[in-house]
Amino acid sequence: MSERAGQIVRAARELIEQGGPDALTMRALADRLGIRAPSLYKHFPDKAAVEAQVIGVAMAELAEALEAAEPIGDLLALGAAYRRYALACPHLYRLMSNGPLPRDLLPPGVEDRAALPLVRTVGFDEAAARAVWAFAHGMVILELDGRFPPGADLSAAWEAGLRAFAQR
Amino acid sequence: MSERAGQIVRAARELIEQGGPDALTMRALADRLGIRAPSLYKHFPDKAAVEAQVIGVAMAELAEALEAAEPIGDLLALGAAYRRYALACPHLYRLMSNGPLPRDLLPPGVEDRAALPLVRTVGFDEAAARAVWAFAHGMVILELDGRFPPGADLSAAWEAGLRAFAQR
DNA sequence: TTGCCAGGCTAACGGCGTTAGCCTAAGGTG
DNA sequence: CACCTTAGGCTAACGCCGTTAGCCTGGCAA
Repeated sequence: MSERAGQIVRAARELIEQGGPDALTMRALADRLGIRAPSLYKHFPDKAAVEAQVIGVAMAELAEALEAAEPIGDLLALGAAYRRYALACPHLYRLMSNGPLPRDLLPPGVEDRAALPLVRTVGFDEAAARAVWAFAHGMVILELDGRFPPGADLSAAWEAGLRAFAQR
Repeated sequence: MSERAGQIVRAARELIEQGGPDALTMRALADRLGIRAPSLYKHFPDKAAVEAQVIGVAMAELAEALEAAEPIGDLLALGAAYRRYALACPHLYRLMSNGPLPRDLLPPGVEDRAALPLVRTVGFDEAAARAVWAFAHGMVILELDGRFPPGADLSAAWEAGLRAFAQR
């Protein structure tokens, strides 16, 4: 990826982080770089390709955050790290987790890397790993979308969920 | 709501069910009714209001499906009913669960009604209810978006999750 | 010196939600 | 019966979107 392409991806990330996924517009993106929208197509085939790069960056960051969770093997700590990343970068998290994943446009392996800390923590039980992942994603996305009642004690829900999984 | 408004909502629902949320376009919707797009604004203030009505219908249907789950009080049966509805009406489910809920445009009480079967099943433990809801939503949306590896045994993941919750 | 080409540009297309403003037919009222 | 209101259509248009076609220019390589 060229130097210019990297600048474009960085600018796209900033747009998304500041204004949500809808704020990423080819024209707005070009504006931020001081060029015109059609020039972007010299570097990326379409908007989806730019988004995919941002998603790749976000997934790598999430993987890093999960790998750093302490103590290793602690499901509650892992859940807390997951939630912390999502709340720190809500728009990025939404972009990354909304709709089908453009797997063919992503750096290979980044998906597995993000999954590994959890898979290891549940003792390589695939069904359990998927269940915990679904729980964590559900908690985070419902929180980000404001679908829990205002004032709901989400820490209690996290704990109830993760304790139930850890117990087994 | 007038007769015509009802027809509009029904047509909107069909568009979404057939082509996904993006297929709901004011022009496409008007086409299906044999009128022009601007005429729709005689019946609804904007597109979001039409969508909100469709969401209201979908939520009522989901509530009905959950209330009908047998035997009452069985968390696995409730989960199965939830998943069955989502897979039967994937586009509707996505519309209903994606992004913030336009609560002020929804029929009052429909949200609580959809939640009640689960709340009752977990013995009115709010934290547990939210955790199970997050798990179920996560499982469904990840399945609909094709984010699990192809060939993953999702029934096993459902069972692992719901058993963990039921145990407590 | 000449030619190539990366990387800008303008103009434009079709689709989107939405608004302004017009028209017509039905129905209630004097 | 004549009149006025209004519900519910219509066309034209605006500003946004992603995207394409085609042009131009500056720097680098042969």
